Amino acid sequence: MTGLGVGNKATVLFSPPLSRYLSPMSASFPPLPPPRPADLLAWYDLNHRRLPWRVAPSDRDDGVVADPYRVWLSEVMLQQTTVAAVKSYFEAFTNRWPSVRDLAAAPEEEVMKAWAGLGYYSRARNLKACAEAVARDHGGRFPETEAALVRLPGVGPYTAAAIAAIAFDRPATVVDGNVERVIARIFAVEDPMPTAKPEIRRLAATLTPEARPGDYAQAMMDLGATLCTPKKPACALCPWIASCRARAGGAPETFPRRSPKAARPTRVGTVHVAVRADGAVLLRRRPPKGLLGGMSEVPGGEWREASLGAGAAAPPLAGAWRRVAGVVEHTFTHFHLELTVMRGDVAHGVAAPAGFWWSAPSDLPGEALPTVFRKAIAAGLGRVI
DNA sequence: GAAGCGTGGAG
DNA sequence: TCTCCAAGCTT
Repeated sequence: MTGLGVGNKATVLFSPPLSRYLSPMSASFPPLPPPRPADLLAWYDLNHRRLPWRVAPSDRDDGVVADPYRVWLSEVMLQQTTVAAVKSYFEAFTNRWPSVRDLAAAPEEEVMKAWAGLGYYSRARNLKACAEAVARDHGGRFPETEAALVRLPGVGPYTAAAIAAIAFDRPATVVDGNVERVIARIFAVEDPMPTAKPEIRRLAATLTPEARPGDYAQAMMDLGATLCTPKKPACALCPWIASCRARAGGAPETFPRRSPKAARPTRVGTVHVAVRADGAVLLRRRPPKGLLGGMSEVPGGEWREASLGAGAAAPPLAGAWRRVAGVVEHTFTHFHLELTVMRGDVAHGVAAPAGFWWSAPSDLPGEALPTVFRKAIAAGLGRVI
């Protein structure tokens, strides 16, 4: 071993990635040793998380290999979603549909119901479409290259790289929010997000190893999730602390830099919770695309800017309608919503209008209802569903 | 390239 | 309470 010992300042001995530490932009920082993938992998071997979809290094010693279906399913579920939220859904999906062919053969409505509550519902539609594409176009086996994977519905650059690396152990560079944070800190990237994305990707690619790329990808994400966290990073435990320029600068938690976010507007609307004498609730299907696309809902009017006030919405059935006290609040990614809930009690035997159906109390929990409508129904019924 | 698209948990 | 956000993709 030659070269990178403490106090060795002979730049001619440094490997290529270190050159960026000596570039003009880094002049204000002391030279730091480059981050070594092997150090991260050694940390991962001892400190990795045990996750339902993960094949740990020790599992592999026992002959367990990654199942591309489970890798893909977990990666799609984890898009913009926490590990804690995904676990029970992953178990439910893999129990009910153990293979991609099983999922391909499932009715889309059943997939939407099983996905209800997890959010970003276009993922569920794309999940189904992707399973069908794999079954139909690839003989039921996932393609192994990023280029082929990224052509599948709902599989973008991140997910394609993750499947290639984790399921097929190909040296793909996986860049998610965790990796962006780790890289932005290690290299002290000053450009704000999202401007810095291309630079971060380029830097991340310089580190991707040929050895154990799947474990390396998961190690990067575990590092970001458990130590290199958005707030109060646990730098003292980090295998790359000696290489981290953000740490050297004294404020690692301020990376990646971000531009101020726009304020979230408030919208208002009215929903009608029609309750039949037996407790059934009147539902309908939302349009296939757009907000909460393809999911079920209670009928209601348009959601408009709060300054315009809630527009008048026609009840789905004639009868006695009373306003429920208070409003139901729900915050989406890009706006806050306040719903006025109207309740109407309907006699037995009243038929559902065209396009609607009555959902019995025992069926409500299993309906493809987004959380906002579960809240509204709960307010209308005076009990959770 | 920017905007649209959910949710529940952490701090 | 409120802000932020967690393994992004699509259009």
